[in-house]
Amino acid sequence: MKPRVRFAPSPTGNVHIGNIRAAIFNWLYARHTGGTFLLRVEDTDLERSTPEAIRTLLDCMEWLKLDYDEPVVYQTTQVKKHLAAAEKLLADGRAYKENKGGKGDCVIFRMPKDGDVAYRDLVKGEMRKHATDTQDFVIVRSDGSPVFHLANVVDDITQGVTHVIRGDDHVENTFKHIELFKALGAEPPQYAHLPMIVNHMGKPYSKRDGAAFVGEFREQGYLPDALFNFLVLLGWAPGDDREIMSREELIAAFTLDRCKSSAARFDLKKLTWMNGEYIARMPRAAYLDEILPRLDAAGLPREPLNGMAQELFDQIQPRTKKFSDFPRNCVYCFTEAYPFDDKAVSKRLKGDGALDNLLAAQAAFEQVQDWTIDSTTAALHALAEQTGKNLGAYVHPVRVAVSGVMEGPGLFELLVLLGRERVLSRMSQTALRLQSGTL
RNA sequence: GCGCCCAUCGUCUAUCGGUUAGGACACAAGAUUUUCAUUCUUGGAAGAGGAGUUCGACUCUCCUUGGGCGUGCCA
Repeated sequence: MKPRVRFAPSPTGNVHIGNIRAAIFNWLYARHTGGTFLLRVEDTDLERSTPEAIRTLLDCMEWLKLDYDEPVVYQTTQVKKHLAAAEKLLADGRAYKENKGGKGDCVIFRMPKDGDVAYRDLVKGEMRKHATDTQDFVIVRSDGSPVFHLANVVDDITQGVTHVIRGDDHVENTFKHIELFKALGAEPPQYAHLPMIVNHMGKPYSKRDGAAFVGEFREQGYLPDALFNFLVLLGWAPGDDREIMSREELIAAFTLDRCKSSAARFDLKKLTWMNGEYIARMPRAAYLDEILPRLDAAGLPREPLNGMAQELFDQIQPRTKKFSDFPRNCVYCFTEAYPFDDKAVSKRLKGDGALDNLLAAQAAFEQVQDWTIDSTTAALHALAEQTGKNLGAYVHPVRVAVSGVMEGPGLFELLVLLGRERVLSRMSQTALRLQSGTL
């Protein structure tokens, strides 16, 4: 029998990375085994499960390309089944009513009073609990609404779920759920409990941590494939040294028995590195799809000042770690009103002799008519040789003068990208501002 | 308090009794007679502690310590 797995989030308006990681593992398991991946929206909290919250959830699934194989099931449509199950348990004597705290009758499920409750967790191994360490629990509230445990189990039964892959925080519930399955005359599914993802401090995520929601990564310019790849590697590894892996490779390699059972910290720096790798490998057209709207949003033209878009992006694309770096990392190619980085100015333009060096470089460049990488390189080298200074004495002030920053493409590539006239005018503008103290 | 789970470099991880404990991120140094966000090289960096089993333990068992989860009307 082919596995049937599900992702069963309750929509709250944000999708947490721990949650989506569970979705990813379910999805990978289904795709690896040729099984079925289901999406069940546990929308019984009417306060939070707004249409927008559900929209956010579905968007998120789509963004990460987590496609599901059957129509979405909304838990609110299943309430009758939940209550019918409760009636059956009541009739079978597996549940009883009680009026606790005068709130009216609620339905309580009877846990076994002797023996063990045990199961074999696909990632954690043998799990066992003495019946005496378990307690009866509420399955229908006094207001008549089914509690999570009941709804969850009944839905899994009706959807024919064979494997429950979810977060570690559910291990305790599993003992309850297994008994519920059995009491309802159903075979309990296989369970696989994934380790938690914790914040950079190694602590559980709290509201204050931020940057823990999928939407935030999307906004910051992380690619879905990179986030997907990164998240898979939290609590799972292929066993060889591969890290950057395509969907196909991940699907082929993914097995539950290679999941770890200890919590993993979320390392943003590694995600950012991985994102940069993905960006560098993107087809140019896809890169432009990300980049152009950001130019629009920044009020910049889509075409660089001096044309040569191709050459510019050849330089910029491999240096983009996340799209929110753009266009900040190359504004100077799109507007004359490029900002000067304070540190760059003080370090490269206000140092000893920096202004003189800048002027000397300008004079040298003015002699260059055929403006190429080779000719500008030769000109600056000749100047350095003539004055006996390090090439860097000229390179650094020139770079900051024409771009405002200390990083970017190789200087001579940059000069050609900007064009002769623009370079010369920026150099003299910058020199003037330095002389007049307005920089 | 009680129950369950977890424990390898700073971080993510490999190792399924015998390895100089490997890789990646990050960091540091160097190279690319110019930047670094590219590329390359090099470096530092780990089995929480204690018993036991064994010829031999990161690996198996137990204890301690530390952390996490749960503990009748959240999911």
